[in-house]
Amino acid sequence: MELKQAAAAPVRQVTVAMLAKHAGVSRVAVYAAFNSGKKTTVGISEKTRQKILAAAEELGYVPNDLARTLVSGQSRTVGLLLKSNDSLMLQRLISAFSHLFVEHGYLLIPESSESSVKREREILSHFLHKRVDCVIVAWFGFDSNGDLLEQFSRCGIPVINILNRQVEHPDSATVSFDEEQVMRLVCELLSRQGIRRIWYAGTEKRENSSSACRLNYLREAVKACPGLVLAGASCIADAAECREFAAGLRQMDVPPEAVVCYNDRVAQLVAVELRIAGFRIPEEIAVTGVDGYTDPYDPARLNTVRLPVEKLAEAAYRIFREADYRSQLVRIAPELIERETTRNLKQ
Amino acid sequence: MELKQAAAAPVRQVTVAMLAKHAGVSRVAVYAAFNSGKKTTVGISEKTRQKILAAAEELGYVPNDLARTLVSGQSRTVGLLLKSNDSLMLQRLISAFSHLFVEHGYLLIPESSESSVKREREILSHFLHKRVDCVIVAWFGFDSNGDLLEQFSRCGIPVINILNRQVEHPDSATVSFDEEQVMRLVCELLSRQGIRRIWYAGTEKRENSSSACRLNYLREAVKACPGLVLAGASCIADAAECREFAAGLRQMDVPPEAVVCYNDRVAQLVAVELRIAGFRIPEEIAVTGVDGYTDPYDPARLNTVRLPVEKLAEAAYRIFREADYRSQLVRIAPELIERETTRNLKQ
DNA sequence: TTGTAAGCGTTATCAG
DNA sequence: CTGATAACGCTTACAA
Repeated sequence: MELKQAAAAPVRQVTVAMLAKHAGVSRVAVYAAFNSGKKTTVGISEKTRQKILAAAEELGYVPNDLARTLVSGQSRTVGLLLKSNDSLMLQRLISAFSHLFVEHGYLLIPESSESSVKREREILSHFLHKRVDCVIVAWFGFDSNGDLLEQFSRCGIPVINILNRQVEHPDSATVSFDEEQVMRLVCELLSRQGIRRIWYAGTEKRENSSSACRLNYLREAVKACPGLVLAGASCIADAAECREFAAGLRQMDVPPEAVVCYNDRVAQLVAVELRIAGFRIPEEIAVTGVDGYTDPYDPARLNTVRLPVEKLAEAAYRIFREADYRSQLVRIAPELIERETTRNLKQ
Repeated sequence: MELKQAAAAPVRQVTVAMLAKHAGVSRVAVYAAFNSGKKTTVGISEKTRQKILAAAEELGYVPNDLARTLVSGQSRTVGLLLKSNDSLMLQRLISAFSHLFVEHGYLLIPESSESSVKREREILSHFLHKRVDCVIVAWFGFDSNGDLLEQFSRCGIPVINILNRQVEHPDSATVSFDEEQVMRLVCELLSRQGIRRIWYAGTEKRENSSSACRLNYLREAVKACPGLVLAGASCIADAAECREFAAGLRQMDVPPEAVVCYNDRVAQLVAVELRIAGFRIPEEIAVTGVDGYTDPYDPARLNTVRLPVEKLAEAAYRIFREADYRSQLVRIAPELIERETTRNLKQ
């Protein structure tokens, strides 16, 4: 197969030299024709420029970025490493980064480690060898692959952390959502609408899981809202458990007035199962989510707190552009979105 | 900022030359130490090899793939261009490709054009300049950006089409799902279970849209199944329309026994709204989807036809490895998945 | 305005 | 096993 590939590409690449010969000019002239804006280029007449461009068109000349990279030291490539890519929010995050970078002439290489340390290593090694201009990393396992980080800094490749709660490494900037504020916004909304007893629906109990952390933040936020009471918390791992959860609420003497969910995915399911269990939403029970990314085929128009990934991407991009890699934590403010799954009891 | 970056990287890269000097050997020896498997390398003693590797560790030497690329002509990079990346299926597709390629030492660069011809151009230009080893393209707009295709072939970069229904360009292989079989599997299942009157729930009416095509295939498949009748077809663009659709079925004298949906996303919503409208599923009405990618938080355990993206990715990868880029169409067979949203009426 | 020549870091070849 | 030397394609400083 190596042979086949070699045989299939006997057509030598069209180089500047070939183009120069074809157009009857020097290689520098070709370079100048393509980068007329730069100050480093020598001046050429518009006529020769047109002649060169025409020749390029004719020969099908395509500049080779790799050679360019070799001399400039910049690959105009940025690596993005996530733990997974299974939610609409992460998709939008990748898309936001991609737009920003492509717009500015960079190519984004998004990858997910899928929580495998081995895969994470492989991907980061690739980024390293390919001399990516910057690595953006979410929930990086510093313990296991920390040595690679050092390699990056040795190669002069900056690392930006995103989505982490705190700076985990000196000399590397972190951009994350202001998680404390998320639950504060939810509680303020519910409190404002006269709701008192609330319930938390998370996805996993494991200490330090994102779901458990939000529960802690919720507890804090409840304390700050006089009148609000956290009546209980459940863990919902799938649709069957959600059905049980709904049945459980049905049997309570005094069911909560609102279910605060870990994220929109859970909130959608909770809203559906509560409705099927016979609750009217939001009249009898309110539901809130977190993340704010919807699809027209979502059954409920959720009240939620939006985590604006575009702003996160912009903040990370700014750090990159300004090469401001000092140890710092940039917090992105979440935004309350009021739709149809809570209702003002005070009215 | 250019200045800052330049100032931030005065640490010259660790090159083979530096490493060779540090270890007291020649550059070729270093090369041999790193590629002991290749036949082109000269032989070195294990002792010197260890010495060199130790020195590499000490200096933090990282081989530069870009320089390697320049001489070998292979960037070990593959571009994947999709129209969008908003479904679980496409995510899995990307992930399947990424696994295959990363495993074999390539880096996948997935991008979505988001149906913008301009963005599609930008991304393809990037791929071209970066001298990607292969471009995999889904639903490419040959009309608008066809000229770029020619550039690819001129640079010796193969193009593989995926997900398209037919080969749209000579000399380029296409890998796609066998769409005709999808609806045939659905109809056979329903027919086997004694269902007679079915209804189609699509997403858009536009001629040639994927949704309209599946409806056509459904019509064909119905003809082939004696006893099966397509009682009607609806177009559902969002949750509100789905609610109306469910209400409509409720008011029918003889509602259909099954709703065949365009994909799983629609099927989930249809299942939810039918249940909320008071239908029992699958006792009173069956629901089927297409694609087979689920999430634990999906409310219904759908009967569906799985489109196996891993197999599609493998087929495309095989074409790449074997450099078998002749004009050909590889069809991937879909797989019926029986779960809980249809029920055997014959029992 | 054009040409010449020296790099960038790696690979490959050919003498020793 | 080592040393020297020539690519790969593009950039750029300097001289004509």
